[in-house]
Amino acid sequence: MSGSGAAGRRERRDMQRNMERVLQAARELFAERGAAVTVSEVAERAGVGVGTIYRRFSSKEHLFTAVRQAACSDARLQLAAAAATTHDPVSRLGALIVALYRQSLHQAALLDSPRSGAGIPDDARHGLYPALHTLLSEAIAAGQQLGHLRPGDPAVLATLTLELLRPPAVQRISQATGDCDGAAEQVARFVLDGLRASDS
Amino acid sequence: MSGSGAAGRRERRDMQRNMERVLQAARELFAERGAAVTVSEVAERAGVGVGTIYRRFSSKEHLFTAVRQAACSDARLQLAAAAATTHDPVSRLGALIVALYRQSLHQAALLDSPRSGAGIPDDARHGLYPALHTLLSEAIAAGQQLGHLRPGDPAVLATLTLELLRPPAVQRISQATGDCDGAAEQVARFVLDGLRASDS
Amino acid sequence: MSGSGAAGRRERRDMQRNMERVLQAARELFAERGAAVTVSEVAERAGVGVGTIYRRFSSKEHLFTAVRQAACSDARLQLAAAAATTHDPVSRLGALIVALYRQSLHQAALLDSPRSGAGIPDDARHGLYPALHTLLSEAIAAGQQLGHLRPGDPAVLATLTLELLRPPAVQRISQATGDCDGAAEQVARFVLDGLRASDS
Amino acid sequence: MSGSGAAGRRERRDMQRNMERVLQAARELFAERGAAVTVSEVAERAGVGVGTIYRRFSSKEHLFTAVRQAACSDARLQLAAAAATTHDPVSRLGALIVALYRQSLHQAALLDSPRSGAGIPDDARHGLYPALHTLLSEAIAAGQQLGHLRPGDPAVLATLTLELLRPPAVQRISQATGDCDGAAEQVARFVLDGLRASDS
DNA sequence: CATGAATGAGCCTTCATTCAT
DNA sequence: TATGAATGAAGGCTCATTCAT
Repeated sequence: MSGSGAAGRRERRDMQRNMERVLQAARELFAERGAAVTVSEVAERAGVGVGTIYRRFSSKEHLFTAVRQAACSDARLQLAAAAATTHDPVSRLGALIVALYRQSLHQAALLDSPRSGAGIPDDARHGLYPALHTLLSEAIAAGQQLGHLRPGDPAVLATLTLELLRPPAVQRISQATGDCDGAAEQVARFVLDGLRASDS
Repeated sequence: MSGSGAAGRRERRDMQRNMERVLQAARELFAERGAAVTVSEVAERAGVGVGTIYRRFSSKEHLFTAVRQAACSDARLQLAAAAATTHDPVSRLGALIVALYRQSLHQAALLDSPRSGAGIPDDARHGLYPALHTLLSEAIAAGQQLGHLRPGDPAVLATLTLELLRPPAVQRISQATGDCDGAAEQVARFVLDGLRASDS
Repeated sequence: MSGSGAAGRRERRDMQRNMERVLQAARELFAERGAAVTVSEVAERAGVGVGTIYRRFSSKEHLFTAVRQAACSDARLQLAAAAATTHDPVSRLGALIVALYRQSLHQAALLDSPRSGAGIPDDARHGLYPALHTLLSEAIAAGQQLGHLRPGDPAVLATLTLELLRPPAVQRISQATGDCDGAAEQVARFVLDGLRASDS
Repeated sequence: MSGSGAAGRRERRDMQRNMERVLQAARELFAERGAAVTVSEVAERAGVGVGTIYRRFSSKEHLFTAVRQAACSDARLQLAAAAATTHDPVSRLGALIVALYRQSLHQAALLDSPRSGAGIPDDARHGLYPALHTLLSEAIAAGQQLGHLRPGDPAVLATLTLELLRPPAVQRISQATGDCDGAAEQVARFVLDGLRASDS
């Protein structure tokens, strides 16, 4: 009875470690083979039983939601860093795009949707998508007010921008280019030029 | 040993109609819920038995491949018409983009891939994708040679352009705007401005 | 109205020919691949539609029953010829065995049962089996009464004899030997020696 | 990450019991209705779900292969015992035949083949058949060298002998006789007399 | 709590049988 | 009457989820 506090803490730490391994395994498998992975595979790669997964995640879908959210957390840090580099809206926009591009390259789950059933408004891109959309919209609106960016609904322009940063697109570009940094900059330039004010 | 000519012709016409209904049903369901649809669902919506589907398509995957190809056929016609409107490379590019946008809006399968396993480069977008990519690349290269479009690998720029024309993106934009034509033009302008030569 | 008699006769002859082709096709396929053949395959090889088969045979099982019976008809002719060669019971038994062996070699369906569910008394060996069993039993009983064959229930001894004449057994023997006639005689001698009276 | 040792052992014992029940159910159904039994039926009779069967046997065919092999294991023990009773080749042959007869009566799968496609020579009778054939061939050859058995290819004679010991034959005999032991001896005598040297 | 064996609904596919032509 | 397209029940197999240990 006396050592229960320490044991409890110990167990909680084990649990914590287990969950990290589960998430890591799920992330890897998800990136490798998409939604086709089975819960058993995740459990095996994580070195736990399936029951352990179901203890924390009430369903397979919840597990994958958690994977997406974890990817988002990582991305947020990168974005915050990128946003801090400058206060000029257009430069900041470029930095954000480059940062997102890089994240996207390594996080297949990043902007993927649970069941991307076409037509579904897809705020289901748990967490990050809406946040990113807002972030980009605001940056675009700011650039527009300074006259540096073309007019047009910032929401739509942000949507277009995000499309170019989805992992499949990013991977396609990077593979064609073979130069990750160059590709990131090329995408950023394409977007920024598309957004810049013009009399066209 | 062979039925009468008239009966044979009639039967063949019925068969034809059935297959169109199957493809239409598959197209709709595919658009609604992605590759998760079951063969039974397609059969039910088409008003036929599963056996009828399996008579023409040796597997579920063959059915979906056919759906993609049918979408491609429709799209090709639209594209040919759009390409014929002008010889100016940039104008033609704009027309292609608008035409693709409209097709994409109604053909969820248009640019979808057979098994979009994340990480797979996915030029497997059977049939249309490579053709579109070539088409856009050539139009972009032509515009570049005239000095009307920015320099840069035409292939990469075509890839970026196609990303903006995937059905999910298109649907998202159209829903946000509520104005299909306006949305199509906005996307076209975004792309063209992104492509236009600049000293940035 | 006037030519109907001739037309009817002609149709009946076509029908007859069709049925023969169906039976022939079924016999071949049955011999080649056992009960795994589908009705469609039989129809295709026979050059008719499945409906034509179902017009004459109310089910797949009935078709195969007919195949067995046709095989039996052929066999009966051979057996009658063999039985006519001699009146000595033992010689006649030998002739019957050799004749059956040869038939069996070419009629995979000959002694096969529809569903040989072990434990089922299997009078289902439509037609031929019971007849053969009676024939052999009588020949054995006759030999016993002359003191040329060992005592013992003729029915059991006939059963044992028939086991050695099933197509799989016959094929195995013939393949090992490579000499059909020699094999037939070897089997006949084995059986006859097993049946001959002895003081063992 | 691993359950307690005791629990693990207990679980493994349950698993073991389950598999025995599955094999027993499969054996019974196989004997009753041949290869036509479904996996669901086996599962139901065993009192388990189909998944439990598929956990151990990767396909229906693997299950039936296991049934055959289990039957073989049982049979081998009986045969070893029978072979040990005497060194006289002919007596030993008789003992083997009687032992096989008894086994065969209760193991419908004993000499059955995986896919008995008519015409297939079917030495594919996994495991036991070749072993039995060798065993009998050797016993026959030994008897021949002592002059106690007729001349002739021992392999062919062994084949004939095995034909008489197939479960359907055995069951037919036993049912007709109603006396298992008597029937076994009658078969053994038939075979031995057929094999004994003679000047016929 | 962790484990992983067990479950069983549901999927894809085949094929005997029917029936409109 | 012959045809063969259509039907749909049923089978093999998978895998998300549960639960006894």
